[in-house]
Amino acid sequence: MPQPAYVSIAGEIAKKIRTGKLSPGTQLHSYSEMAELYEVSGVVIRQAVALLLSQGLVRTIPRKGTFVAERPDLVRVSPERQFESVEGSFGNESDRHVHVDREVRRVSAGAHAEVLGITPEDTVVHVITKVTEDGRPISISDTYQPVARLETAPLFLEEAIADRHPTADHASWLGTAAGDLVKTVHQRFLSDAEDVVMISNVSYPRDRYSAFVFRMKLDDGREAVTWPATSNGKL
Amino acid sequence: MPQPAYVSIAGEIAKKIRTGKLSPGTQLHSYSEMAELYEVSGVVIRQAVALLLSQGLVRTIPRKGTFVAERPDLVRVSPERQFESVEGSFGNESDRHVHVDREVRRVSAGAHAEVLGITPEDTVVHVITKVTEDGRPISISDTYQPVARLETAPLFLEEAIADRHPTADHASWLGTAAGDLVKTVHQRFLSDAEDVVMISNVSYPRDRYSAFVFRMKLDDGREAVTWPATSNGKL
DNA sequence: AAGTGGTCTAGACCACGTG
DNA sequence: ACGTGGTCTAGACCACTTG
Repeated sequence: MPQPAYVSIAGEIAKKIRTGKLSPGTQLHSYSEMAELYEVSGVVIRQAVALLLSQGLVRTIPRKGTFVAERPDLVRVSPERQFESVEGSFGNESDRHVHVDREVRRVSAGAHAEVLGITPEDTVVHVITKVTEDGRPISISDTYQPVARLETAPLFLEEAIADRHPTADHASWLGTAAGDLVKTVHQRFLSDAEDVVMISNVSYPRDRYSAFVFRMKLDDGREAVTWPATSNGKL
Repeated sequence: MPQPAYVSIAGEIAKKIRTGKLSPGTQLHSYSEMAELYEVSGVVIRQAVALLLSQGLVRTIPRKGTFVAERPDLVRVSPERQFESVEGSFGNESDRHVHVDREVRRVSAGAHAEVLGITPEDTVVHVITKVTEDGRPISISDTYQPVARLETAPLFLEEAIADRHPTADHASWLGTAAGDLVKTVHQRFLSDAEDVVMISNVSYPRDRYSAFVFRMKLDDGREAVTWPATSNGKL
């Protein structure tokens, strides 16, 4: 077996959800039913469901059952996700139905020079990544990285999330109608010295994700925290 | 036992990490050692470590061990600094007339009970905050906090951002047309034990901010764990 | 050779919702 | 009374790293 059973099982279910074969609110089989169905022990099923839960695809209600979540949220609970390979993020759903196409070329910076803090004539590595699932486009991204900074490790990532009109290339590949908005994530990878090491513009079909979820640690003991319940905001 | 063993165990370790008793890179006990230490089976330890992993507090390296991770800080830099009071974030823009209106009342949890993990009859503090600038609405938020958790300090904040149809109250105050979308931020403040301490739903006029910008710290490209850990670094 | 995390088996009891 | 998800026990084998 190339991959763990619980990953395969989760992927199988995830695919049904994303392709719409299982619509939101649908109740899944019980743990014991699944265990029998997939011929594994209960622990494995629980691992699989835990994976689906972490991806926001299902939710469980104690003593009732497991249900398909309303809409998959794009979860960015941890910055490590940004370095996850696309294959890693989607790979467990693939019966080779997820396809990643990558083009790498070296071009001059042109219009991206200003953001990158270089001159338009400088050479950058331009990577175009296209992801399809069952032939339908999931995402497309353009990444630009100056060759002079190929060895510079990024330390910070800034993400700007918005519904925007896509570039012509993104629109045509995603197959959106003219004037349609898409969810975009503009990323700026910064080095220690606040220099922009790399930029990346990602587009998603607008209806694929209902929200972007972030999780952050709070500074405890800081008076600055808005704490409406108490009179002076002190924790 | 009030809470599951794996939660207690994870909490115990999490506390040591957050208080600095365990510094980044420190190697934790092995699964089997922990199982013996806490007098539970291996599965429970694995559940506990899985919880810590999902919180980004530790990271595991196969065939090597479990290590305290660098806690990546996720900081939202706009459109509003969540860590400052509303007055603080707008107050020093002296040339504008920013007004903050706050209503505080105690109500029963009702529909918000489920998210907060309480019963609908439980009492919550409901705070409505309205911000105007030069008389124009900037934002409106509803905050709900169970009275039983007024003293519980939140340690984590999860935010889901999306364009959504606002509640009737939000729509009427923001003055949006029926059917219009607004930018929403749904916040869940979590305590150490992963309990929801407070929720907050914020709406902004859709055209006020073009994007939400997040800034987060990345691990550097190497293995994030300082390796090898010091010989006596175990717990 | 010993130990690690990753995966898995084959059971079990509990509190609670549903019929 | 039965089924549910949640939790837990007490083992096991694997691929691999370390000493």
